[in-house]
Amino acid sequence: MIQKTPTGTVLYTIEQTIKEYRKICQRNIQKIADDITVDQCLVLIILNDNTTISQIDIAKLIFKDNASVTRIIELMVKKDYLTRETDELDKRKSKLIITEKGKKTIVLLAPVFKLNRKTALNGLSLDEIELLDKILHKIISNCKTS
Amino acid sequence: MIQKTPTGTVLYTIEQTIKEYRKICQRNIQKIADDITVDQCLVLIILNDNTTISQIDIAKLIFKDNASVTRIIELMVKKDYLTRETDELDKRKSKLIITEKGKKTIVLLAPVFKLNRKTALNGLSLDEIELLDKILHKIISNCKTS
DNA sequence: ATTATTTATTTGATATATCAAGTATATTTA
DNA sequence: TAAATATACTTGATATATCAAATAAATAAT
Repeated sequence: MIQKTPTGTVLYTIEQTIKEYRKICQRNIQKIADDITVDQCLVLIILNDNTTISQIDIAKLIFKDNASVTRIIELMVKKDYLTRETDELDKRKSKLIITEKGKKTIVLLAPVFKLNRKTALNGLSLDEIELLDKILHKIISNCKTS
Repeated sequence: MIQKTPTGTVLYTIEQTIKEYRKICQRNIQKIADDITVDQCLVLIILNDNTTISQIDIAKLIFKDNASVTRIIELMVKKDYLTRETDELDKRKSKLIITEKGKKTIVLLAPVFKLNRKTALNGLSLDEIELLDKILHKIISNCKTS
């Protein structure tokens, strides 16, 4: 199954790629805040841009299960990056509010995320990146409609 | 840089792609054996092709941590896909032997893996797949040397 | 208004990811 | 050959992934 041709291996290369990328992300993030993970950072940035977003929509944005998002947020509350209140308009929902610590962290994180992307995509042309994106979306659509 | 999602660039699309692919893999595998995971299947197939491989080398092949491999194998022994013996030539190592149940499963799995790949890569030309592979390896190398 | 259904989130169980520290054996060095 | 180092693997702690089942609140149907 692990063959030499890209046809047999490219899907594993995709997995390898994202793992290597997450490694440099985590490394660079830890220089700034050593009690936060890549996924927690993503949630923080999403909440910063969408203050009223629901957990379900967060899950969709970062391709995670609702259960995972619940637990990620739980830890972020514990670490004082977020506070959580019941939404009075719809009591099933939570209002997630970024704390001062969270806000400070976001300011520090922005350049790190930019650098991570720049590092990973270094030497690739815009055309190549667009093509990569196109091919990946084709694979996603193949999997979803199967 | 392509902003498909608030957080996102093509690097998140890579993550999404592998998640969708793993989903169809798991779905198709479960039709055949409902007590085995995608990762356990990979280990099984690797052991089938390399009967004397060490856990460390398995880890390298599937881009996993040694600790993860230890636990994956533990579960496979528990489920009677493998047996484990101490290697008498080097007592630090384990000899991993595929059981009858494991062998039967491999036979059933081979066409499933083929189908999974075919489904995911459907409609992509060989050129596109080779280009995808090339770009991904460039990203991996960017991350590793950073 | 009561019941049925849907929606948002949580919880439990199990698997994997990652790092660091630990154990046992093997190999190298002094 | 004893001590130092390296190797193969395990274990512990914490985070995330996934599915299924459970809550609880909102909405739709009767």
